[in-house]
Amino acid sequence: MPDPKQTKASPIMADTDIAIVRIAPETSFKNKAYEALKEAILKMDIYATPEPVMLDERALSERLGVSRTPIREAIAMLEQDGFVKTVPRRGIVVVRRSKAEIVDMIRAWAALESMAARLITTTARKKDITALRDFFRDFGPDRLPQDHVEEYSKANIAFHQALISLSESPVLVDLTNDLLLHVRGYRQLTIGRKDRTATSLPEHLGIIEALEARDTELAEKRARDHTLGLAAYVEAHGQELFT
Amino acid sequence: MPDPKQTKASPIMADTDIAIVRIAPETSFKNKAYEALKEAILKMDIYATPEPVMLDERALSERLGVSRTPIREAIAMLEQDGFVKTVPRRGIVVVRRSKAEIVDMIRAWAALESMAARLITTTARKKDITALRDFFRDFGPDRLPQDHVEEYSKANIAFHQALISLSESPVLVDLTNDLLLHVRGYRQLTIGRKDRTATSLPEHLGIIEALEARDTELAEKRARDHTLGLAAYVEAHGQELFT
DNA sequence: CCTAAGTTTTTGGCATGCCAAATACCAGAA
DNA sequence: TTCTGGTATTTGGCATGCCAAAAACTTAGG
Repeated sequence: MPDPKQTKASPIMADTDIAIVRIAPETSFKNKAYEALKEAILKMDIYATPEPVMLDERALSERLGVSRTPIREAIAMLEQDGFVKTVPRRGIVVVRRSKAEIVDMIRAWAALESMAARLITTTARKKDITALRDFFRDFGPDRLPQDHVEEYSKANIAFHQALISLSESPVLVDLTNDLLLHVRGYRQLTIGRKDRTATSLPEHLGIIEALEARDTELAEKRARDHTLGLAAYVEAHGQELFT
Repeated sequence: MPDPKQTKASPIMADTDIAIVRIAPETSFKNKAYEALKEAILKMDIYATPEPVMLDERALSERLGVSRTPIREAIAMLEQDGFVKTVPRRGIVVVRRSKAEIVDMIRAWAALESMAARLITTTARKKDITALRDFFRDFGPDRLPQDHVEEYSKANIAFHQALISLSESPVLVDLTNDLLLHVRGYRQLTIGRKDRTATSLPEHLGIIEALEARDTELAEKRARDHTLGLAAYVEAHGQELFT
């Protein structure tokens, strides 16, 4: 790469150095802590206990074997993500979302996914679209999703992520992934709920068909309505999920 | 609420303390630094110079009169936002977006705004919708937007933000604001461009009409197409904006 | 037993200082 | 002048330690 700041003359050497990007940046403790804490937060069931979950800088630094500094930086990052909220002289609380917030996030997700569907109809390759069916290969009239909720739930999420990826839009991918991480706290109980599972599969197949048909408007509509359906479902049946 | 951890007895005091939230958290240096740096970054014209813009921790800490610690935490936050990228032993660079990235962001924006329009048709009050016209009160056949690009550009942005706010969806509001901050780097040259300004006003009015008519599908479509139009415009005429 | 004043402990915020890697700089050799 | 080797400097990463506010705990008084 033509570096404008090369000290003096530029040796020949041509483009011999291409592809020699830059060796492993060996992620810093800050980033390691960020990843570790993020995973820990996502793994814990925040909505299980009535009391707010708290984190302690010192305890974490000892637990992870690093000083408080990188921990604090990681916490600052997580706060930007909306996963935690640090209250001055009280502590760091893991944020709990209300039902209304979850519904709101799912609506935004619907918006992004419908745009992804729209884009896919004009740019994706047919084989990639068809490949989306593979996520549901193991399900059918003889093996109903509602009888394997856990498994279907995984396939479900994988399908949605693959779908959005087909849009080849990094922004859509990133934004939906972020939203999914937040919504996921309501796991099992929502996305993979039996009564909703029944209607889910046909809707997914409907989306795929519209994509294959390159019907932009229809694909967009089906993708949107499908996810908005989830939002409506959570809004209606979300009582059992306190907060 | 039956709090199991109340030290001893709980005084009467009933609900006298409602609405007495918690006095000013006196924002920390970390947050002050975050705000200050964010504003500074947004204010500078990142796309003006060929060389990447760099930030220096120590210089900033001296400039802002605080130690490096809160500065570093602020930088970590800005990195999460995607405004800067710190490279291990080289420095902190202000991220420059490519045209493709900007276009991608505008598409996501279109998705979110069209969802906002959809929600508005079912929940917003008529008077609030009609009030959207006020942003363009100063423009008309006798005072064309293209003759007052700067002013119209401001009204434009204010309109879009007000529109999204009407959806009463915090998530949509936050996400679009974030996107707008990034896209804005391409200011003047894009959003307020003369040739696009001409078609912008009628489209805006069209959106408002659809909202007033409570035509969900039409409002959604118009909002989407309007912003997608901007994306297409930037994609086609974005050459002059280097990177 | 209950209240309330006083004391200790906890907790996030921040300043400092050192380290290693990467760079910039400089002098000496060809 | 042009390399080359070595040295000083710059820069982000991190560990430590102190501070003040707030909570938790203790104890004297009624």
